[in-house]
Amino acid sequence: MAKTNPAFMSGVPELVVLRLLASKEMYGYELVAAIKVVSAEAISLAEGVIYSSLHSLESKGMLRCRQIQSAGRTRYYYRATAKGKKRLQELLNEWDRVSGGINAIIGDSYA
Amino acid sequence: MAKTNPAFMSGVPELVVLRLLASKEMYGYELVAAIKVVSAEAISLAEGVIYSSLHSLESKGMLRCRQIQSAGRTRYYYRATAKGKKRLQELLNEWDRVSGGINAIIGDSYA
DNA sequence: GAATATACATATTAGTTATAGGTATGACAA
DNA sequence: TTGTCATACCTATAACTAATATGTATATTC
Repeated sequence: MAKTNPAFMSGVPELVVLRLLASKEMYGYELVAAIKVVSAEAISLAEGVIYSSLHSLESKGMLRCRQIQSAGRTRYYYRATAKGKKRLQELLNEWDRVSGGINAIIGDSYA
Repeated sequence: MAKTNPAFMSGVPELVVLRLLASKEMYGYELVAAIKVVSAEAISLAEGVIYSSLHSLESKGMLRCRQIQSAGRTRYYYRATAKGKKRLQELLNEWDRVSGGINAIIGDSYA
């Protein structure tokens, strides 16, 4: 059976996670808040989405994780690996291409 | 059971279809080609996606359809209704909001 | 008369993401 | 000291969209 391609606008949570973790090491809970803040509330991804995404990306070698104890509490800090940054670049290219296409359609009166 | 919200970047095919049919009456096959052309091949939605979308939007009163005979062949021309245009406006707002949020994250070094 | 382009249709599959749970600690207030 | 709230993590399931496969039929072109 031929494998179905992902929906053409999906993968955005992956893009967002990789983008932020390429710049700054963060732990999950912090990342959830950062997405809201940086996007000015435009994007809100629940913890469930982010934690699954982090585990999945780590298992694919896109992220590396280290445990840090802080005030008796354990935090798992993630950052993008070289592989993750390469994947990020692909996703950024995809985003440019597709969002450009959508903007072209939106802008075009086709009159 | 609580209804799940659609994925935050979904609804783009709907946006594209409504946008084009708000400007110009078209039949399905023509629409499929128009999407490719106007987006410079960045977006390619298969016939299956477009025809289902057309039927679904029509059933919701977002599109109106009329049958036209052309060279012994039947074509179903669609255009956006007032309701469809209202929905389009919502989707355009959503697109601006969400794509803006993504661009903010992409652009922000968070350094 | 065979192949290709046009034109429409829909059921199924696949994949992502949303949601709904769950555990556990620290801080602060009543 | 008890209760509540914020922090911090985790996972299984549900829901939804869109991709794919597949089908019909006519017109055109070679």
